[in-house]
Amino acid sequence: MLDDRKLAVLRAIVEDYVSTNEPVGSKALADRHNLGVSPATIRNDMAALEDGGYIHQPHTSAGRVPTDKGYRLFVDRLSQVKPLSGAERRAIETFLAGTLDLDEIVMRTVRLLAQLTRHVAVVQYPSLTRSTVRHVEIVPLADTRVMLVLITNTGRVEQRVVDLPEVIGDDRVSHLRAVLNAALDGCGLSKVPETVAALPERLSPEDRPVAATILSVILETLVERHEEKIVFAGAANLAAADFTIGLRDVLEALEEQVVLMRLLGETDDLSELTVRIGSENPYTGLRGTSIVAAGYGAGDKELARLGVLGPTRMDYPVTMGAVRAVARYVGQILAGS
Amino acid sequence: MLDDRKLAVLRAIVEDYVSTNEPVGSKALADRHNLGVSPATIRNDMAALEDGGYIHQPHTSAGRVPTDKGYRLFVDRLSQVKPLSGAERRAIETFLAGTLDLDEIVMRTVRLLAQLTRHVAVVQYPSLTRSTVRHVEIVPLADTRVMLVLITNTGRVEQRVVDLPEVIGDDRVSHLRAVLNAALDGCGLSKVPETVAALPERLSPEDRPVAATILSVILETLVERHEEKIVFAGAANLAAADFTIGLRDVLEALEEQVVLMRLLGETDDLSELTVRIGSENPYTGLRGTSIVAAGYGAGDKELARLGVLGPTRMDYPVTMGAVRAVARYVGQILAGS
DNA sequence: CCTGGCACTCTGTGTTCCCGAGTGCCAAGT
DNA sequence: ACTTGGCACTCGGGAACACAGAGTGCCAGG
Repeated sequence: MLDDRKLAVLRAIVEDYVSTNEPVGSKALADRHNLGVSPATIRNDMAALEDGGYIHQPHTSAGRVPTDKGYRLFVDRLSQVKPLSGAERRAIETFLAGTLDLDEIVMRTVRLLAQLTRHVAVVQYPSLTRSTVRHVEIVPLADTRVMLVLITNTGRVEQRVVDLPEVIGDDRVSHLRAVLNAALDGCGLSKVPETVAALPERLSPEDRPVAATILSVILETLVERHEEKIVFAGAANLAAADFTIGLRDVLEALEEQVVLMRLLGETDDLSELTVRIGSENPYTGLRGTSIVAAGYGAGDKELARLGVLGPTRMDYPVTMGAVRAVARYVGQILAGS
Repeated sequence: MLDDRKLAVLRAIVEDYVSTNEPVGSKALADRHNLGVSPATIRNDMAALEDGGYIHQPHTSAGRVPTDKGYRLFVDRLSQVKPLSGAERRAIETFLAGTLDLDEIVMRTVRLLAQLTRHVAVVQYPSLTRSTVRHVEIVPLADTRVMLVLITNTGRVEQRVVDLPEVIGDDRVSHLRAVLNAALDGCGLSKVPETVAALPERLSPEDRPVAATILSVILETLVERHEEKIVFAGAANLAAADFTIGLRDVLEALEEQVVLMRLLGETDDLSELTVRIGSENPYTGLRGTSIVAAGYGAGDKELARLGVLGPTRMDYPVTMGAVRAVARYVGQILAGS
């Protein structure tokens, strides 16, 4: 049904529409791309493409605009991810060079990605569940209050203030710290719950109430809270892209951590470049937007995801190239630190 | 020059314009507010107000709109900060209740403020320079790498990975930790530099290179980086407010930490409620916006500032009330934790 | 199966026109 | 001296209208 030339026409339509933001007509196509056929022939192909639901005309006697289905076909079969230019690659390196702190890496990454793609960039913090404990620290703050600091092998630091049920001396703090570290050091975070469950038996009875409180806070920290830490940047790019309507909805979605999470995360294969186009994503209000996301991580392990959100009418090859490159580079940085 | 009735007219104009978002004419004023005079009289007063630069008409034969100068007079002399309703006060309490972690407090505060005012909320992290060191922790990560964790009395935690010039054993780490804590515990952060400068003398010669590296990182962390940590929320509210033009500029400004910093911070008296109206702020691109800010802190000490940014045409009494209430309440929370 | 030609259908734009809101001024009233 | 009603004037915004141009679908011929 869709021969090569029709696909070429679709590709041409997508490319032209992305660059001009105006419905593209048969004559313009024949002029700008040398397809070797006349406008009339193109018109026939366009009619077929429209029957198939790949393109759509806003009104009679206007050009055609790709539908979500059209973009999907374009992304899957008609385009190649475009590698970055040398200058861009160098920009990435200088931008991320010399950063040791995780917060700083994430912050710079999200800004870099926003600048590079001219869209809104979204970066999820390296997931706790896939990393391991490097160190647990207990710092006394007051008689019945300590601060718990949890450091992971990805450089992530979680802190939490804990109110204890009883007064606890420095020596007991040291002891607890030693026990905790012995038990948890190097432990995969997903295995922490079972490890923790077995711990109280090794403690003296007097330590158990305090330990129970601390351990429950550790679990809480791991489970409830930090899976979902996400930052974004480049919202100003939204205003530039002529969003007809719904800018408000988009901004609202961006501030909903949960929504962002699902946008980035709902996929089986973490490592692949994922593209979600327009209505393919589950949120009304984001109907006019596409998400390009990729997993990143140190070495082979996938730690989290990052990506960009922009108008459906975006330059997919370039955007996908940028997202993939940044994901890889951040992975290298994390592996090296 | 401006008698009481003219001031009343100005107040009425501001109030009407804020609520309707349309230029307000003499007849509408006479109808909606019982000023006890006829439209014609009001017209005369309006002419006087326009001469004084307090109001302005977009074009001949349209109503009047307050100028920045007009809003200024309104805020300074014609309005009273409006206290929150009981429901709102309760909302604040439930929203912030039970938060122990500083990150969480800040995050919730900024969201609360955005929700309460329906504007963009901005919160600066408690300033390091005004707080004191509570604990310094050194955690070995690898042979020549440690993580430095700095905890302040406001619950703020700063971490930084440090590459050392030489291999360092656990015992030496412990020793350094002890020395650092002995020297810095309770030390006002503004006094850290001098304290640090005197430290190397107390160390054995072999420890000095390592200590120097660590100390320089501490200084760097304090001075360079964290004075400027700022978060914002509620950008979606910008889209709702019908910003004629420049939404892009506003979003860009919001992502510039430095700009935000200056907007919140440029004032002598930290504790007072500050209002900066339209062109009073130094950034073009923010000409159509006003900032309402207040200092907050635990007890008497001012630690940082928070506020909101919205269209010049905002309900100042209500907004000021909300900002002040939130600032006070956050102060209480911080003092209690 | 492609192509040129042709009639047709729209939208967007520019023009004109008119209504109404709102003003400024003036003369009369208190 | 201030307020008030009256009145002429101005201007923006919306409605009505026409029109050009881009683009289409279809058809008959190569």
